[in-house]
Amino acid sequence: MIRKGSARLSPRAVRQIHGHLIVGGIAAARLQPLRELLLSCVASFHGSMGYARKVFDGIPRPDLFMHNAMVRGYAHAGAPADAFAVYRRMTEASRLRPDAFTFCYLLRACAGLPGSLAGRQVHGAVVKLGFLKDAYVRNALINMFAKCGDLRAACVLLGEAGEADVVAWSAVIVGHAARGDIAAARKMFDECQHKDIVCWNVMLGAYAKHGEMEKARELFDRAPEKDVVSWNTIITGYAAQGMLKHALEVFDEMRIAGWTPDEATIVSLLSCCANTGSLNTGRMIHHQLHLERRPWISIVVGNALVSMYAKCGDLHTAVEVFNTMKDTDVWTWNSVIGGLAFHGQAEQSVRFFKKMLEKRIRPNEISFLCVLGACSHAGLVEDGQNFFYLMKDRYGIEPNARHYSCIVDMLGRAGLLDEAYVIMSNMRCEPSAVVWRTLLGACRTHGNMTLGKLAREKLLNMNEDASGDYVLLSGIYASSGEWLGVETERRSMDRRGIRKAAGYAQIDRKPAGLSAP
DNA sequence: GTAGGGTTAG
Repeated sequence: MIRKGSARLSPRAVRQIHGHLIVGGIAAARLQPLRELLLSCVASFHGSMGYARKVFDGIPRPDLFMHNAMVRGYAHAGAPADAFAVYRRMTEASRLRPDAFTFCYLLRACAGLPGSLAGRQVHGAVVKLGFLKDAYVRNALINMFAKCGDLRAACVLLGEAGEADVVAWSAVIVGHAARGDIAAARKMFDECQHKDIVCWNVMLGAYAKHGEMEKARELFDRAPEKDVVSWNTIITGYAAQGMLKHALEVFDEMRIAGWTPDEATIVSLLSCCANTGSLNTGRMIHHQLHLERRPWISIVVGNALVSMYAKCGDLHTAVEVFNTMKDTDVWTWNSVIGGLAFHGQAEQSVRFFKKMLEKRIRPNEISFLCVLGACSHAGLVEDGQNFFYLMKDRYGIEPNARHYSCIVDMLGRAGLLDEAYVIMSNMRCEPSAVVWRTLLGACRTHGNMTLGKLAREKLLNMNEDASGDYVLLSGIYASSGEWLGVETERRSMDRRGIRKAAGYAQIDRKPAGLSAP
């Protein structure tokens, strides 16, 4: 729940402190430190900046430290606009002078934003207020420019740094690699004078992310020292390419060399098992977690397990793991709901979705996509319609093209063509070809020529996208009266789509080779 | 406080 390096308070303790602050009766001298503790802790919770905001807004005159905690929180939460809003408030309304910490957090918030406009503005403020001398701030600037793809600016700062340190070099190496310029990254790596383990790992990661595993392995073998991250970088590199056997070999090698795999190792391997349908290997990894006396399953590992079982079609075990998890989040629920929906257990899927709402887990657009898919497959029209409106009205989620195609498909199958058309007419954006095609197919099935003709007209007029060939085909079939042709083609598309999503063909029956622990 | 691995759902 709490990020590395932050104050270690349980969520319950936090709420208690907050309660005391609200109720009052605390001596003024103790008030400020308590507020600071609470805020710095609360702002480091995963994804709960809403709560931090409440605490922050309840503080009469927040000081520099408190503003910084908020900027840091928003930076971690990936909310640059909010981070800047706090910055503006502290400099304008509160008339506080930002310090080096402020800029480090602010620069982290805008690292990676497309273009470096926001970052350049911070750069200006850094220069104006004389913080360019600060090594942390300068490196944060270099990192920001490198992450934004402005390697020129990053290199200028690196040059100005004089005795440049390895942190700045590593940041620029990552920047080159992120733009796909592995050669430039390697050149810098070779030129770097004081390489440390992170620097080596950065270069390893550059090769691994680009699938150059031979080079990654070669560098790995030459590295003067290794840590868990080095091992994970290699394992993840293989895993990301679906090279499960290679990943497992390195995994074995790692343990033989006396290293203990961590969560990242396990999650990488499980995700590879899920993507390659290697159910038995996934089971063995799961089993080993128990053998290694790690019966506690964190939410991330739990989610990876649930997802692996669900994707491999073992819904029974997916639900079993789900039931043993202490904490669940929207990812856990979506894995189960989606897994059930796509493996023909629609009623169960809907049941889980309803349970999720009862448990006050806020569904997102993926949750609705999964459950609408379930309703569509099982013909649960009433549930489907309710969920569709719930999504818009209760949760404020604007349906996207996929949601529409689910609901139109569902109504179409049930013969409720007019209802489907009404929903399409109320779409905020133009219905996509997929949606019109779905309606067309349903019109054919239920013999609704009026709407069918309309759908055909629409399809013929939207041949500008990649589905143009197919659209034209539908049009030809439809216009020549061969309704059957439209439906046949649509069905074959559906079949291809479903096969790809379920991945049945790839699910193995034997482990891909995992040595005994 | 600056640089590295994993994040699972369609």
